[in-house]
Amino acid sequence: MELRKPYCDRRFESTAAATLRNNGAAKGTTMTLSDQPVRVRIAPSPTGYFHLGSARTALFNWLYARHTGGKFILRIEDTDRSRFVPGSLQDIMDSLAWLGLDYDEGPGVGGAYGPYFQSERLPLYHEWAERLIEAGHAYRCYCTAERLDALRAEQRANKSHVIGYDRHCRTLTRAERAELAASGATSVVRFAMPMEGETHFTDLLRKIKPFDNNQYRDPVLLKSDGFPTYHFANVLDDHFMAITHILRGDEWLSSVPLHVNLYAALGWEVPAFAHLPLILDPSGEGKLSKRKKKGEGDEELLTHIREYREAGYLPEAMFNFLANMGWAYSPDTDLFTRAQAIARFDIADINPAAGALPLSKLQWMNGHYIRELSPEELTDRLLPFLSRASGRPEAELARHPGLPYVAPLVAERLKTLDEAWPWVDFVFQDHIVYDPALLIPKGLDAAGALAALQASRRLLAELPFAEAELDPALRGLADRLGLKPGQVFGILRVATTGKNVAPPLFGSFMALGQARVLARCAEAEKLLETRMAI
RNA sequence: GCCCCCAUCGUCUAGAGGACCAGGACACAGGCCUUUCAAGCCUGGUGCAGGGGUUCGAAUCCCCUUGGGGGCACCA
Repeated sequence: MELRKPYCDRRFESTAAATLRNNGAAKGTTMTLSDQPVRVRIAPSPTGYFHLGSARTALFNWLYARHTGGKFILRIEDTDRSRFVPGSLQDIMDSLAWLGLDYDEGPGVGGAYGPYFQSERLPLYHEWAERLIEAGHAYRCYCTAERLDALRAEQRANKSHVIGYDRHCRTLTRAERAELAASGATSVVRFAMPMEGETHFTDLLRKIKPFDNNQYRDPVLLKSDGFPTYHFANVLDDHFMAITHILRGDEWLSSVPLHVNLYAALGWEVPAFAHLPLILDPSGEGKLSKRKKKGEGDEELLTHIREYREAGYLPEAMFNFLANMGWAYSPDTDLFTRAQAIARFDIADINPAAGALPLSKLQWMNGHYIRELSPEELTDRLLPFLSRASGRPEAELARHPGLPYVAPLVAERLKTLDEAWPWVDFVFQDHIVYDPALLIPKGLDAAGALAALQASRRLLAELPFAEAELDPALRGLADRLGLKPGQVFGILRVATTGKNVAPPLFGSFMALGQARVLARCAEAEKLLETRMAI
């Protein structure tokens, strides 16, 4: 079996070995990118808040850098001035920090390969565009947007197999060029893609068939506003930033031949590619970013990291969850720490198949991580959410005597932090409002409920007000009244919390304090008396 | 339409020709526990898309079909 497969057979080859071959070590190059320390990057554009899919890509890049002891770089692709969204750069940085994905080079950190904003690298792109033009690998195109639109429309109408630019300006004569340039017509720079042959490349995760060059149309390198397109800036920057591995979304796969030919025209070595599986909408229909659809239930589907943060997801849960999509830490468990993930992560283990976002698993996982928090830690994390829900300052809530009781009361009941307030609002409210009918449990009438309430209040007034005392005392009382404990507890639950579904009763009592428990019982008695009088 | 990628329970996944009548997790169902709701514990059902090969042996390798996804911009 001497047949050499173009695909990396994982049994015999490490990722590094595959990378080596991918990068042309066979050609006898003495120093290839794969000999260099790992340098990976993410290159989000500040055109919106940091996306969940971008976060997963960032996470895999970060894991690979940390696993190999390499560098993780943040580069901002701010080449589309029309789509720039103020605040999105800050959101990208905040989201990365929140997820704990620290970068070694980039905005706010610096580094030896800067600048890390593409808008600050314009001279570089212009210089190399000129070189490509001189070498005959690129040319100026004077076609208008209108012409291009009409061209595409016509191609679609004719059911043309190839849709895109017709290379009109590629064959312009020297005189025609001079005339157009002199007329002041705006132009872009296009890459002269090979019109024949095929482009071969390898991917660390998939088996790639060669692409026919003739299905590609000469892509724009430099836009008429002087900014580079993604294709150009990305190739130049990855080269000059010494990027060794490109881990990016699968949606880029079909533009790799463009990039590979650009690298070739430039005479540069091609980094290793790993195109990551896309995260699909929870329904499995389409890329997550494409449309903002409804998620499970009637909740709106969250697509930005900041939305998950605001909804009360924990960064440790988010990290675990994201790393668990397309990659698995262990066959036996889905739960793992950052350190564990770093220790085991390998590009070759990424599952190439796109997958639907398993939101219910995220909710479970978040609940799990909430329950792992100490009561003090959970209290700290809950405070901003309680404040937001109640409209009261955090400092005021922090001073509330009931606050320390809250975390243990809700920990087992939460999937997200923002669910806490409805469970414990009664602790912070001066008055509770509820339907008096709730005070009457099954099998009892108003008079019976009133009697139980009065007896309970007398008992609660005398008892040492400690959780361990309350339970046996009230059970004894129920027994003496000929009631089930659940009946008495139910009446007291409604009287003190205003709800028939609430946290455990005696913990709630402690959160309220004896005085308020007694007062609420008395109020409930009045409600029952009123009701009976009608 | 053309090109490319992908394919294991409903969903996320383990699986590297024999250790697989396919393992874990979420979700779901039943039970236990129980003062409500949860949490926790136990049990259960459900899957290798289909068809051809290769092989003594295929979830695993090859081909075809089907299905899903992505791309085809002066957006990234």
